[in-house]
Amino acid sequence: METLRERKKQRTRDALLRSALELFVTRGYEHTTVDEIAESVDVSQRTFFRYFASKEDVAFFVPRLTEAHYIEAVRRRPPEETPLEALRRSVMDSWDTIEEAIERYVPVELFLRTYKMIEATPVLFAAHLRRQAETEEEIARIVAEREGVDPDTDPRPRLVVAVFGAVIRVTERNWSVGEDFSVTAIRELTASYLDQVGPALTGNWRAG
Amino acid sequence: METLRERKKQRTRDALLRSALELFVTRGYEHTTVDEIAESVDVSQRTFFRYFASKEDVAFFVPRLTEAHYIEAVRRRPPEETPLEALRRSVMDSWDTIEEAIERYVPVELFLRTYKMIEATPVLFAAHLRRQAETEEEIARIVAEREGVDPDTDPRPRLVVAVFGAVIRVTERNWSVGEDFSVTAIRELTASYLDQVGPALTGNWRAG
DNA sequence: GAGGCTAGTGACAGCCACTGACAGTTGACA
DNA sequence: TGTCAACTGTCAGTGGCTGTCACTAGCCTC
Repeated sequence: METLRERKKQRTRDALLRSALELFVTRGYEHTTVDEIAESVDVSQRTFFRYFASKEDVAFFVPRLTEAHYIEAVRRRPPEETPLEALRRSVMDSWDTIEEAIERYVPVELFLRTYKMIEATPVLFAAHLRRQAETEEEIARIVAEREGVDPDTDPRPRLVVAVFGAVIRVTERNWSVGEDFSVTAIRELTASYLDQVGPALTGNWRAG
Repeated sequence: METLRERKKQRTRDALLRSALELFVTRGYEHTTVDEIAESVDVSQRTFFRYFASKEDVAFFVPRLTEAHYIEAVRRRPPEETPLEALRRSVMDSWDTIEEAIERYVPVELFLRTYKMIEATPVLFAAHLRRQAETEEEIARIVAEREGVDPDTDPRPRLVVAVFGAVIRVTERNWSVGEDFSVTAIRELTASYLDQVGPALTGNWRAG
């Protein structure tokens, strides 16, 4: 952020990002053209593609931050915790500290609306799932290292991470269709679902 | 398949499907244009899009069959089984009986290669995950009905189905990067991973 | 079996995401 | 202040995809 040039670049990118997300959430992702985004910031379409690899890429700018944030949290967990403990505390910690990281680029509220839009837009939802799969791949490697096993011969790291990720996905899904659209809400929902998954798997639902 | 007209249509669609998959697996999905597919069957590009909604759509023609097959298998499970039992037996049954359904359209061997290509092509892999998410949504509704609960208030159906799906995905992943590329192999891998997931979640990995 | 009807098709024009090439402009820095 | 490099705009082109329209070939009736 030193030179004028760098500041200008930063401003252009921020403007493109904000404007794009605003357009996406108001008129919808598919109904927003890259030309419109560029025009709204008064740069050429070509310039847009110099800042973002694709139209999709803008939509995932903030999710990229949260993913990195989460991965870092997992890395920092003490090695004596079990894999599940470590994963659980990582997500919870992430939700506690993510807001300021987001706010540096866009208002948290805009991010939350973007998130809902991603869940509701098929092509973005697909990309979202693929990103999560990639994140899980990395987490699995971290877990494998923690536990001192080889992820290519021992399926357990990937299994644990995938199962955990599945609970997270159900959480996000139900949060995105729910009423309370806040960070607090998803935090609590996450804890609740993580508590329920054990009994749901083994218990007899028809007993009570 | 009555009239000449209908037989002609069927033949055109089959030819497009076969030719497209063949091109995809040999020269890659991204390096195959719709024009080339159309040309290889000697129809116009416009006609291709009358048979398939998109380029992506052709790639998922056979996966669509297997998904439907699996959903049907779940529907047919006796109600006294627990959700996990029912899901497990459904996948295993599906793998036993899917081959003839596939063979009606394309050689099973071509399908297996297509599957590997899907896993290896980012945009197709993303679409694949989204399709699985949709399938899981439907399965969750079936499970909810079996157990007599409301999936919109009780998170357990979606949780169980998501967790089960996660194991399936790890299975597919490891199968697709492995050596033995047969239906038997994925069948056995599925059983093995389903057995390992419980201990992996609760056990102490560093004990043994 | 000659006629009209219509499903299926090709040809064409156009939108949008994205890319490469080239030229112009504007900050950085000596 | 002049030179260089970074940044940008313009333009032309590709590929996926859609709407339109006219034409052909199978179908169906009388």
